[in-house]
Amino acid sequence: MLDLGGTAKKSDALAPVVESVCHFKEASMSDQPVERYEESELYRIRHSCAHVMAQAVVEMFPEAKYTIGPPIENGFYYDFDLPRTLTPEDLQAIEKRMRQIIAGKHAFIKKVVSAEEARLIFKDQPYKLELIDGLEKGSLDEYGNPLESKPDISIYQHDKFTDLCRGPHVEHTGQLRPDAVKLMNVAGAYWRGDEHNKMLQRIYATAWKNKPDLERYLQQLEEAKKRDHRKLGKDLEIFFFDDEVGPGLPLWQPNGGIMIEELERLAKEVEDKAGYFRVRTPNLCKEDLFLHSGHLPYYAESMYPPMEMEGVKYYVKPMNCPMHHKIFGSRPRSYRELPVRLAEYGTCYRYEKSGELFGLMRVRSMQMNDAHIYTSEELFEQEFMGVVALYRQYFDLFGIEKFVMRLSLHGKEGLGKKYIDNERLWIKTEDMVRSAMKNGGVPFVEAANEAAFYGPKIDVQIWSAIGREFTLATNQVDFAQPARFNLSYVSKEGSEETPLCIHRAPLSTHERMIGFLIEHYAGSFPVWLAPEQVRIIPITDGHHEYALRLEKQLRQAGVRASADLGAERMNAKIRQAQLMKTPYMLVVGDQEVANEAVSLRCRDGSRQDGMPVGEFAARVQERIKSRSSQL
RNA sequence: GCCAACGUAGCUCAGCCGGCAGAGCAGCCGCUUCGUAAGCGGCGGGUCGCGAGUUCAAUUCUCGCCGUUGGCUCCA
Repeated sequence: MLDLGGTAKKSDALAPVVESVCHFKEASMSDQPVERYEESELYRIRHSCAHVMAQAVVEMFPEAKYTIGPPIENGFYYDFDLPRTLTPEDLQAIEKRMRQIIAGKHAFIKKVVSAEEARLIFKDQPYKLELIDGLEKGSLDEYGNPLESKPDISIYQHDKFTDLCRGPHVEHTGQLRPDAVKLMNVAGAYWRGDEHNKMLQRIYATAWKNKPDLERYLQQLEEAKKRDHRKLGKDLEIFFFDDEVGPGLPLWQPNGGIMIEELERLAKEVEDKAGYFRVRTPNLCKEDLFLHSGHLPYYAESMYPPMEMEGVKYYVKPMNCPMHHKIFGSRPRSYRELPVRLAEYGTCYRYEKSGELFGLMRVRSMQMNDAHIYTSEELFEQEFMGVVALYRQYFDLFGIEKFVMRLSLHGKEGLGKKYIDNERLWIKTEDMVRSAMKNGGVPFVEAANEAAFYGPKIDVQIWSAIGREFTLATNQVDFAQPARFNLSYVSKEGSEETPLCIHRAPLSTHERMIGFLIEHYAGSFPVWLAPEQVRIIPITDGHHEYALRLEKQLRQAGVRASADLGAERMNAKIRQAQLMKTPYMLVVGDQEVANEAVSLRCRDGSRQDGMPVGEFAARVQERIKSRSSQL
């Protein structure tokens, strides 16, 4: 069962993205000391701004209950329990008041207090009292996570505002720039991140050292919007959603269809060479299979409800693995044939909650670059790293550099609930993965409590244009399901052994992969992936015949080319092709017709006049064949 | 699912306090035959997301639903 659900969370200050991003090419990056965000000036600025904002809010709503307000990437937030919903006008008023407070040059004064003193100070602030309890009794931090040692209880005071806080802060508000802070939006957020708790109002803000930095950041946000796959997907006619079809159910237009075909072609080529067998399994099956696998009733919430025929319930599959297990188990297996690698671009359906949908990145219907590898323990490391090598091959091909490989581990508390209750096997397989990664020299970070329920995994985390984090690809070890399905092979010694299963999806799902690639390339796809590779632009209609001949010739050479026979002027046609980010434009007029040539314009604006048709065709074919990123 | 904002022509958007809707681009039809990012003119196109309610009158106000977006939760 591959989960590409990913984490749709903006990374917070406790896990700064920048520090943990790995680049394969810089595998030994440890010699570069990175300033910890928590110790940086920006952190102090943002933390201090949060206090100033809280003061402004409390002044506006004397009955406000304030909770926590940490710095995050690019800014900070603060959560409040307020008597009414905040409006955009409120934000303006708060921002205005913040500027006044900042201008007051109030000092931030730290004081260490006893729990009793703290309780007295915050006697009207129930959330603060809860935090104080946590600090005192349970040694919990503000998120409710255990701390290693019992911390001091400290308060920070500036102007007329006091907050429970461990700091650090700037010395006084004069060190903050009133024109470098901007309140961004209001969002709901559960107290302590628990959906059973009260929903608070969170104000997000961004804060910088100075105005140019703020402006640069806002500019970046604008740029990010331009490469947002939802916008480009519409503009480039790749996919769309339709109300009548349903949320999270993308419709692929011809351009998207081409990209899907290209990705599948790539996967097949690579997997054929790597010894995978392609299988095909149905999109739905009887309830029995998912009862057997253990996904029902536990996973039912994420599955479309069953349909019943002749008294039998059928489910649309949310994952392919149980069916692949059936194929592995369809006959006795020998150790000689291991590893068995079964691959399928399987179509799955998952009922993601409505609020969790996000363009192509989080959908309800998906096609996974799925495969299940059944292997012995001896062959595990080699096989697992073979999969990691596949990732690297793909990521090199796409030039994907910003990502993190994350070893997702079990959490002790979850054993028997979230995770298969066998700590020995957990630790064993986690060690197997860890040492495989280390032996392979692949950088990775570790994260507790992120594993699949049947085993640890390596997730590849990427970020969307607007900064949301997702699991793009995943490589999971499964020490539980093969036994559930009584899968076995006969060992050299003649004994029956249970194989390990590796679930992997290096090319993610078509949906998430293409969503990601749209943003990664900002729509300017490499030639092999570009829906339209060549646009032929005749200068006058006297050149239409030649343009059509070129079109035919190129298509027969396996190039996606089309001639633009519209009545617009050449300049307009070029503009249209540029907007569609078509890699090559061939302008043809009298000179080209006379010489059996083309005037090549690439989408980067470069030009090469008088190129013989044969030369151009050979160039495109070479780019396609090698999947080059060059034009 | 939860909190909030938004939903006007294919697209991007305008439409102050209620008086039966407008632009640019795209499309179609002409004219133009042009050398590397928008030639000119004309025409067509909207149950103002859907359903109720208030009102003499609702795109505009209220409620419900659907969808999208920003977050939260979830991601087994």
